[in-house]
Amino acid sequence: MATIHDVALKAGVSVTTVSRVLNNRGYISETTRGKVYGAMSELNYQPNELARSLLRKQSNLLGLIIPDVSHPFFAKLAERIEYYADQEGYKILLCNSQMNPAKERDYIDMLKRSRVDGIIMGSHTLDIGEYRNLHSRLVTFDRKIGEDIPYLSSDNYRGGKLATELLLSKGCRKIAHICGNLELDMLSQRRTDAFLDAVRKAGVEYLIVQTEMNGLDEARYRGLLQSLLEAHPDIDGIFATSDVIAAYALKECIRTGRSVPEDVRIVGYDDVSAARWATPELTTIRQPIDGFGREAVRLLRMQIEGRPVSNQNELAVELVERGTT
Amino acid sequence: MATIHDVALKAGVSVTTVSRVLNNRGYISETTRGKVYGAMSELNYQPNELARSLLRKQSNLLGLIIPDVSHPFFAKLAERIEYYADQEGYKILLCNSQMNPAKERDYIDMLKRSRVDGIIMGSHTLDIGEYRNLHSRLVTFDRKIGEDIPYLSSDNYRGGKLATELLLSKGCRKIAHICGNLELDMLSQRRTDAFLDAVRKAGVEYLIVQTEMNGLDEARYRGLLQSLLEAHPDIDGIFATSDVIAAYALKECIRTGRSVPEDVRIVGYDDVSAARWATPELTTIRQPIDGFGREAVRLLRMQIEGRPVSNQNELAVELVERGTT
DNA sequence: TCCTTTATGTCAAACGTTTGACATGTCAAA
DNA sequence: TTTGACATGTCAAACGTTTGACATAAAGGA
Repeated sequence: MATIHDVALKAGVSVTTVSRVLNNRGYISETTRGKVYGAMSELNYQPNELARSLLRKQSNLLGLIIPDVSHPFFAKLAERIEYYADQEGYKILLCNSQMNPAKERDYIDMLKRSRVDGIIMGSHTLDIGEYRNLHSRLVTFDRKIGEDIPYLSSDNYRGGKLATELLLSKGCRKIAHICGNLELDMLSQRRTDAFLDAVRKAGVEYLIVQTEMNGLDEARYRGLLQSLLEAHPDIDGIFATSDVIAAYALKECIRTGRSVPEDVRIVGYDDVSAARWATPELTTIRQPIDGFGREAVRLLRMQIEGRPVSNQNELAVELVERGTT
Repeated sequence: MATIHDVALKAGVSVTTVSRVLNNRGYISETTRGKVYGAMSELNYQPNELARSLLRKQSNLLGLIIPDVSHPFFAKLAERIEYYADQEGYKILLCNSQMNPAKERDYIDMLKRSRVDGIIMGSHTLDIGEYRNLHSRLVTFDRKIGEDIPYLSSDNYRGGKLATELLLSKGCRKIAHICGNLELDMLSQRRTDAFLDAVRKAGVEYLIVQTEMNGLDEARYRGLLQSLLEAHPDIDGIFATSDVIAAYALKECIRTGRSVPEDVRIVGYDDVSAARWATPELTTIRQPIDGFGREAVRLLRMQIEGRPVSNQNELAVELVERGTT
């Protein structure tokens, strides 16, 4: 690979001059600029960002740690984050923690060694303390780890409330709520809180089912839904904490001869595009994934630039009513 | 951030000694090793990979360019690639080209500036020539760029043949094939070749529909399927080039009162997990996504290590029969 | 006693770039 | 004629690490 020295040699100028052209500093005549650009394209020169980063103490790298990029929600989130990162000149290092604490720790160390300018934590399997003394610029998703660490989430309580009240308003009398692992202390628990408040207030029967400890194992969803509907054949409403789970719920209803939404009404969460692949299409709570991506990058950029950021960032959710209610 | 000098100071040894501990070279006594490790953990030291990479001329970074990580196929592919990359000590820089040639070019330049050790090209919107004089280590997906550039694909012809013959064997007499943009010169065209061979040999009616130029726009799929089934109400078989398209086909059939598989049989492609969310579950051609990931990383590693690699790498596909046939 | 092995140190160069300090021009305006 | 803006150059240090050359010294065996 050509270096700045090669460019200088070929253009017949000094290295300093090339650097000045490259960084738009100092006085440069148009003719010199032309010669330099000419030499650069002739040599196919690409400045070595490793050397630049080393000197500038800034890599323009952002680390993204999520449970699994093949989960539709995180896939879309990753796509949006990468989109905005690219717009602002950042690059994304992708890490799938698989909800494995050891892997998560290793990834964090790797990102530190790589001198990323910031980390977006979409996976949280470690204790709050470990994140606290990380001393990296952080943005977290759906988890509050400290007063000084900005988090990003949506209005989970409102989402839970909208979903549950929709089911209630449609006349559901026995509603099941399928949520993630409540021990992980995520803000998405507010959905469950809202669910509980609503069903108790309405005085209807309800159930809460937690999915696996280690997250997103789809194989389990089927069995879980099957035994749920077997044990409680009179369930007439399901509020699932993701569209993927809702899709499995829908499947299981159809398989067992229940019609949706007549016999059972279903509300999902996220509004990933898969929600529209189902028949009937899933009613769901739309998470502002694009907004998440934009804000995550912005919050990191602000920190990198040493500007103050707000630590609590809750975006709005929206009920999207489709065919399953 | 602590440097190797700080560690040396705290441990009371020389920088060289610390480096020797870090890289396991030369003689080191156990006591010294202990002191060094102690100092490192006390200072929370993480060696600066930028500096290392600069010196070693090896970044352990791999670039991954795909159209869109939120598409289920590429999401899974990205996850698998990242998994194997991590196992072999590589990190993944994620790039979504959105099938935009300008973006793709920019990403390639960015990756070169970042001195990635190799690039995995899952998006191909540029002319072959541009990839040729790239002079980076490459692995491409589903596109042959040159004799000296390894590509990775599955047995597309066999996939197309399996899918079409299944439909024929079930008695379909008018089969539509929905494929990607045939002008892009991808190896996935072999699926279409196989389809044509099979339907012609069987002497049944057939149609070929290309999706949009700019790839994966789901909004279009619905309209496309709708007009297809309206214009040809007697279609009794559909072979779609992705499960996402197949899911939309299934939806449209159900919406228009056709029963699947009785009236229309559908075969998808990829076998992403979404294929099992549909009801009935999609019959599909399974692509070896895990194998793709493993091989992509291996092919790059071999090149990086200067070892010879085979340039043609075709993995096997498999017919997965489920509910839509 | 001498040689080897083990253990550690010093020193300097290298990776590719940026940046500041400073020198040396040319050219035009005051 | 002087001044200042413009244009370019030289030189060296810095970023954090690795590595080779070389020195030193203790411990152990022959």
